[in-house]
Amino acid sequence: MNEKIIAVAGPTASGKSALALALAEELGGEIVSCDSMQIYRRMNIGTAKPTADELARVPHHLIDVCEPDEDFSCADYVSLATRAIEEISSRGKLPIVCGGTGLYLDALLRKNDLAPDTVDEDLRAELWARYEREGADALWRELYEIDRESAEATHPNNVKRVLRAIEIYRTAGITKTELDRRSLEGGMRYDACVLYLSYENREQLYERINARVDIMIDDGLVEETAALRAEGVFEKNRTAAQAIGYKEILPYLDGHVSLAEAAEDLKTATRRYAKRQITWFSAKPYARPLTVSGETTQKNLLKNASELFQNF
RNA sequence: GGGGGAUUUCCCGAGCGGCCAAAGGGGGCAGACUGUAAAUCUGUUGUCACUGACUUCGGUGGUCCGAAUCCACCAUCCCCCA
Repeated sequence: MNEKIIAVAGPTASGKSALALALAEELGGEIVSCDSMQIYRRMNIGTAKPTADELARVPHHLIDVCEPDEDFSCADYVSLATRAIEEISSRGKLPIVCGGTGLYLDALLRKNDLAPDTVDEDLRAELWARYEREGADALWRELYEIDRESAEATHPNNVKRVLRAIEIYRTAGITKTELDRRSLEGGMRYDACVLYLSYENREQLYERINARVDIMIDDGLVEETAALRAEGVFEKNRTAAQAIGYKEILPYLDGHVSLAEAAEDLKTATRRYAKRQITWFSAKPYARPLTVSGETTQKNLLKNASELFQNF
């Protein structure tokens, strides 16, 4: 039997962290973060990282595991997270995966250890140069030649995805379609009870987002952004530089917009991100919704979650 | 007080007599996504009984077969002269 774990997913600002914390305290668990940005050190306020206080209450894993200028991939995440989960289980504790990075969660949950290493930075650069020279359609046509099925499933304009599919074929020697098919056969890695926070009323979530952004700014998001910029984090164009929260503050630091405008932009970007997460999680067959309505209290959310887990 | 410019669909902004329900961008809504993912991309966005009809381009009234586009007056805003 696979290890039993619980996962708390959902859009940003939905209350995942608080719920995971409460579950950890109730069930004797430890938290394994599943967040592509909280892995970076010194990116605290903008990523809504758990506070020192919260970190002290329950052990957290996969937070602050690398420097903002380091590359960190989904593969890295899976290897660190699987190790952390194994270690937590071995101590008789319940691993509680918590976070909103859908791709990471998907990769973690799905067992495909046999997947070959298919990342090739040089090849990416080469294909990207080709795209800039010949255009998106040329790249797409190449994919169509080698893997018709994935080409048809990917819009030609989605250059990153088209490029990735070609990369898989060139490095692994099998098509993306084939690789995906095999990974599906691998089944699930854990006996995971995956819950995702689903807001009955979208406005309610959006209000939480707006409020959280205001708090971030009060807490010093501007200063944090300035400090990260001084480090050169945003020039490197790595994953960390893509984080919502900083790229909206930068124009303010440069005097292009007022702080109020920057805050508005940040709220908008966060809401849009939340929508993408909602779309992602609601399409995942393994994720079961944990409904939040206007009347839901922290207490009965915890009760519902642990009931779902007990009956799992 | 005199002269000039502006007013477009949720926002910004094109349009300057028919091909305009009106480019483009933003936002909204919906969706895709298997090792770059807080990324990337797609569709849609006046109303309806929707291969057509109806109501829109500050307001009112004109000109014209036909107006967001031309004219007159009114309203609001901006600039220049006084």
